[in-house]
Amino acid sequence: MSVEPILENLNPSQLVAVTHFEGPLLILAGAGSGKTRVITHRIAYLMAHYGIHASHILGVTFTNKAAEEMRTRVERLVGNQQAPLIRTFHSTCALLLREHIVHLAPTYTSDFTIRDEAEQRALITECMKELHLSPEDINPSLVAVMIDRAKDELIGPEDFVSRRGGSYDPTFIEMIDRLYKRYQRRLELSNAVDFADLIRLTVRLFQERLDILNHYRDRFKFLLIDEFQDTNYAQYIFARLLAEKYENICVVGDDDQAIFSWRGADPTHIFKFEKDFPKCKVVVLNQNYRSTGRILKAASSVIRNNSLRKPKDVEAVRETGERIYLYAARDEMEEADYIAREVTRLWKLENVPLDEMAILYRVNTLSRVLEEVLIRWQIPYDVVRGLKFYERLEIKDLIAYLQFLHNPSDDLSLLRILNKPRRGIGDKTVSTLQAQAHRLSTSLWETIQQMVQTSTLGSAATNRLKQFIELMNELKLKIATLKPHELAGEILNKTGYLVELQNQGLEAEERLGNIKEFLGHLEDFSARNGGGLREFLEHIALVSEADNYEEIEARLSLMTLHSAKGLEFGVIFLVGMEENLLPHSRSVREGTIEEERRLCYVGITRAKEKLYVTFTNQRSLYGSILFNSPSRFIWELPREDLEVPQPWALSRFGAESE
DNA sequence: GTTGCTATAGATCCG
DNA sequence: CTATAGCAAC
Repeated sequence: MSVEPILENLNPSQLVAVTHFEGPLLILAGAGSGKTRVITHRIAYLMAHYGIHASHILGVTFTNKAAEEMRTRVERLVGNQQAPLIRTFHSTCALLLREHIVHLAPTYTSDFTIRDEAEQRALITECMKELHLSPEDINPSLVAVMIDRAKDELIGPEDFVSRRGGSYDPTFIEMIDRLYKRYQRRLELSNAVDFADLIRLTVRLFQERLDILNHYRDRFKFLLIDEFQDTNYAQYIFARLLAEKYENICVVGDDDQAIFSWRGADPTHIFKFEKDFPKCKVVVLNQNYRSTGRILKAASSVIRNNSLRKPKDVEAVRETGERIYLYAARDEMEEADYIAREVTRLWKLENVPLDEMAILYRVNTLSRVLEEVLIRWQIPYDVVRGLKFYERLEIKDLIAYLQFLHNPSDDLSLLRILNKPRRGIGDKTVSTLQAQAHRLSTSLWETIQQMVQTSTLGSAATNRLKQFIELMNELKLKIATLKPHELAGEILNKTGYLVELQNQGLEAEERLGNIKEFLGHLEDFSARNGGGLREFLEHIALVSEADNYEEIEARLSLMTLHSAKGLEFGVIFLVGMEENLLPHSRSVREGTIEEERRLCYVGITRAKEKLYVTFTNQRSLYGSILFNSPSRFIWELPREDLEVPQPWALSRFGAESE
């Protein structure tokens, strides 16, 4: 592979970052400054020029989308050679834990289950019940947040009180402490981890097993970490531990794009990095190649209002460009119509490809109306939404079956399928079983088998459970011989799940369709990745279905501001620019407006050529009608660069419109 | 003991 | 508008 194309068209700072060899490197990269380009070219250059083998390089990102993007771009650069590992923090940690988790607790095996947010919530609620705490005593989501934040800061259940006491009410701390301990124990017993555990346990593994840590230090001699401003403490320590031997760590970040503090991220890690790695070289990328001058100016004039930021100037390289369109709609239907009209005009008359346009919003629910209208206008679109498909009930049921068959200690999945379809195993039986399992500190599955043998339950319940056990054993035998999608088919037939669904008629149609689609995905997945059940289960736990979407035709993208990070489009529509939406009402309450402003900044800077900002006078949301004022961020846009198609419409919004 | 219905509270962003 | 809790009927 020749090195010339790798160094072509790089500006001096980019060149420094790409060609830097050993030692720590901090890249402060403003929006649109060619950050991904620098990382990918740097990886290629390490391989081509310095002869570093791909297996010694690890690239870490935050979202699967970013990882995928980076991987394809690296592959394009290095040609047929093996590409290095480029993954999210979570999937990297999952990979390491699959190998070594047995060292952390006796109940863990490499088949551990990854609990998603909903499952975490369910488990917490259960723990609360066991401790006789009602949601009025303490809000389950607050419990989840407290536990997550603790884990993000590497505070385990043992040292929760010592580390968190003092700053909160003692009775509150005591409550969370008991819940945390119980919750963690339940996870361990069911051979499961939650998202925060993926990071925390990997760090613990590194700390407890120097031999393993050293193995990976030698394996990943070169580390590259993207979006460093979004790392939480655990992730920071993970990176630092891995890098401490060779210090070949390159981190890239921009404090103006820190939008994950609600996930425990601490943007000051960028600055802490300089202290922890004093030899570190700093490269600033502040030339924006992406957006037109006006778009960039708008972005700057918004972000300037944040007080907690390192002042910086991003310089426009491109031409001034068009004005920013500001559209005041009557309601969300009119807003959607306006966008659909503009999209159609640009697409049909100006030949802008649909995949060069995106609609961005703060909350997922806003996509609904937009979708309806886009369908009416016959505009092909693609909603980039987390795990929506896998969140459907019927899909979750089927996954629970697979999950349980794969990891029989997985109590939560077992609980979900035990009486689905209805087999006459009701709440009473289940709670007896759970109580017993808890007494014996074993999994639910083992408890059931024991209790059936000893006939401690009534004869009716015992018989039903016996049948269930037989059915599950029968299915388990097939794991080895059947392909995942065939196994899923067996489950649907043998359990009577399909039959029950068919008898429901009505909206079961859609559910059947979803199941069929799911089976298709499953088949695709194992064909493509040669993956078995385990690989698939991990895939759905960590990767959203949208990620491996094969682009058949160009489509308009719809996504949240959060998932738009790291992407760029020729035309951006920022919708729902209203108080209580952006900034979100909750952030107004909690005083985290600056993060909302960064979110707005991220949205604006996604646009290359055209930016549309829209808001409405009234909007129906969650079943009621809201009258929100235009977002405060609108008044921070430079007035002279705005184009208002219907100036009269602004009068609806009173004084601020001047 | 289990199932199906009605009432009620809560509704952000991601892996 | 939708997941969950509580209650009345098989």
